[in-house]
Formats: sequence, structure tokens, C-alpha cells
Amino acid sequence: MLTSVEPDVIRVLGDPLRLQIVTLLARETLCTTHLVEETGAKQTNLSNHMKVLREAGIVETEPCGRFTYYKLKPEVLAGLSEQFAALAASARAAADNKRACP
Amino acid sequence: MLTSVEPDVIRVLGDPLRLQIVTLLARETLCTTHLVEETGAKQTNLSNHMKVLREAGIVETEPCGRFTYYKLKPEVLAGLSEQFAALAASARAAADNKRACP
DNA sequence: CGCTGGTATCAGCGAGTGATGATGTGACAT
DNA sequence: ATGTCACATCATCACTCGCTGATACCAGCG
Repeated sequence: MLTSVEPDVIRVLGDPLRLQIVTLLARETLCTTHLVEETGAKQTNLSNHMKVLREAGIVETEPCGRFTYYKLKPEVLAGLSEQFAALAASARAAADNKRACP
Repeated sequence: MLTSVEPDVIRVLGDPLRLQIVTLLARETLCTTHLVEETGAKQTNLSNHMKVLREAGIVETEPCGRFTYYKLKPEVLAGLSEQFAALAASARAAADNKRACP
């Protein structure tokens, strides 16, 4: 079976707010307070989304005093990129590979 | 501005069934009947998902008699791959770029 | 034309999920 | 110790969204 992209990670990244968080974290490591400022979302809402991102293995936490810093795990994004690239390549190769009408 | 990945496409691909459809279509161009056989889902359900994929610009339709063939648009997947690659690269570069505690 | 088969659309239901408020916990400062 | 601040958890509400059944549409074939 070719490229079995895991739906979990994609599903987690499908939320606009989470994608914004990931985009922000791709630029610098931030703690919840910063994310609240940047996104305008409530703290509890942010914390909820951060939990989802953490459980999906997309971010890592790094406590610093009473702050909690979040940073991305680039491998996950790189893996996604490769999987989509493989899908695209396969799609290009199979462009005219049409199964016969039944 | 860095890689503003559009949430729409990712969100559409977040569904397991749709991802399975995309994976199948990456191998060969199929019509709804084939997809019903492969996925085991009901026809109406499939048609619904195909509409979502079509409106998201991920697949193209190609009518052939009374059959409707679906084929992937590789550019979209390739674009996704590049965006995730850029995110991963940015995340790697900004690994130690930590904003100061407020 | 009427019939059959492939596909799309529509209405409705139920489960999953994002947003919010209240509350709990732990760390630092006074 | 007491208060405050940063963050997490819990319960709840509202809504979205995927699945299903019924139905309409369209192309070919008799």
C-alpha cells in the first residue's frame, strides 16, 4: 500500500486556530501567554487546543518557571510533506491510468 | 509572510474516508462505482464526499457516458507538500528562537 | 417512448467537537 | 503565609459534520 497518510495529524491540523498556532510556532517558540496575545483566543480555549496538538505529537512542551513553552516537532511536518509529495508523484504517474467502466 | 497554509484543503483531507479516496485516486482514475466497491461506503455517502473534494479543488470530474470519473489534481497535493516542507524548515531554523517571558 | 442503471441532491438524525465559564494546581513575590 | 499569575482540567452548551434513506436527474438501451 502506497503512502498511508495518517488522518490523525491532518485532522488535528484541519482546525484554523490550530493551524494558526502551528504557523506561529514555526517562527518562534512561544508560551501560552504569547499565543493568547497573537491569536486573540481565550486562554482556556488555547490550552485545550495545545493539549490536542501535544497528544497528536505535533508540539513539545518545555516548562520554564511558571511558563510553558511550546515548540514544534519539525519531523512531523517534514513527514507530512513527504507523504503529500509521494501522493502527488503517484497521482502524476497515474494520471491516465483509468480503470475500465464496469 | 510565511506559508499560510489554507485550512480548507487540510480540513477536507482530515476525514479518513476522504483521505482513503484520495489515496485510491492517487493510484488510478476511478468512477463512483469503483470507489463504492473499494471503500464499502454507500453511494450517496461517496457522492457527498466527492462533492466536498470537488469544491475544495482537490479532484476533477470527467464524465464518460453515464459514468463519472474522478482524478486527482496533483498540483494541490504538491502545493501542500511544499507548504509543509516550508513550515518544517522554518520550525527547524527557529528551534531556539524563544521569545522572552513577559 | 419507457425502462434500467449510474450519479447527484435533499432532508433529517446523531455523534463528535470547538468555545466558554468555573475551578484547581503549582510557582514566584512580597 | 498569602496573594498573584500562568496554566491545566472539567462540565456544559451549541453547532458542525458525516452518515443514511428517499428522491430526482441523466444517459444509454430495448
